[in-house]
Amino acid sequence: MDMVNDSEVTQGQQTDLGDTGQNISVVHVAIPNQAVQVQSVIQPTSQPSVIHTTHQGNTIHVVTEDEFEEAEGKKRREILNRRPSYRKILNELSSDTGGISGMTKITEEDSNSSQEVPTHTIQIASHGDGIPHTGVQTLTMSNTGLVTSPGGATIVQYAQGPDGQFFIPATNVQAYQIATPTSLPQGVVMTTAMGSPQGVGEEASRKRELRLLKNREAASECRRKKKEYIKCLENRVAVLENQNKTLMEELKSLKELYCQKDA
DNA sequence: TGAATAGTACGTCACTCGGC
DNA sequence: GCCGAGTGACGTACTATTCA
Repeated sequence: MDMVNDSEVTQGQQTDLGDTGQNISVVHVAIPNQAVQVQSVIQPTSQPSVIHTTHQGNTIHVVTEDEFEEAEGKKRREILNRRPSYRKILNELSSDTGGISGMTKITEEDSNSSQEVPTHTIQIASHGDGIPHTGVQTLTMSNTGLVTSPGGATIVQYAQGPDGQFFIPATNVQAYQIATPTSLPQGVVMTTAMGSPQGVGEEASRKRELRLLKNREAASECRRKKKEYIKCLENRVAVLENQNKTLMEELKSLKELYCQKDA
């Protein structure tokens, strides 16, 4: 493995890799927020074999295609082993935080998210006791489901469920209809002609089509949940930032009060 | 204005996990 | 152990944006 200082490698630049004898042109080197390891694509100008690089610290490591594939495979497997489903993560977060505002519970009924969710006008206080404190900024959840700051700026959109849990209203979530196909897609044949080699082949291809169709729908649903999950995280960030701001202001006002008493 | 690039959506494959 | 659901990774197509 050869090492090239990253300051020498920039987009579109021709770089001689020294003892490899290869002259490469770097197509794209992406280093988002100084991430520990970054993949880039390099097109060799003299040899047809593909070369990859990884970024570590101040150096870019140049590896062969095989080395790269091996490392990537390991990485993928590690990620797969570690990461639970979005549903699991989100439900755990919801229970951990005792129904913290901004988190959406993913339930089996999610696909039917067009149900009406009751909304209320409430005030979010900094103490969680439901009582707005003097000098403390409050956030108002209007019956339109919009949480706004005193300045009137919309922060995030919510609705509150019957159990007190805050939900993102269905209208805020991309609608998804589970397709229960009344007719099969092109190429899917429902008849079976078992017993002949041709029939076995047709049965196999029918099963494959069915599997692909189900997987297609599953993938679509999975993407929808992923989007919802990301939206929830973003909402949570917004809520926590506002809570933080509120607490800071409360601290400030208490300090001032304390100083006045002292004087 | 056309090429390059970025962003997004979708289909498929490979794999894990949980229920039976 | 098998099977179905869920999901990450990857490739592809399409659209929007940027730039020379």
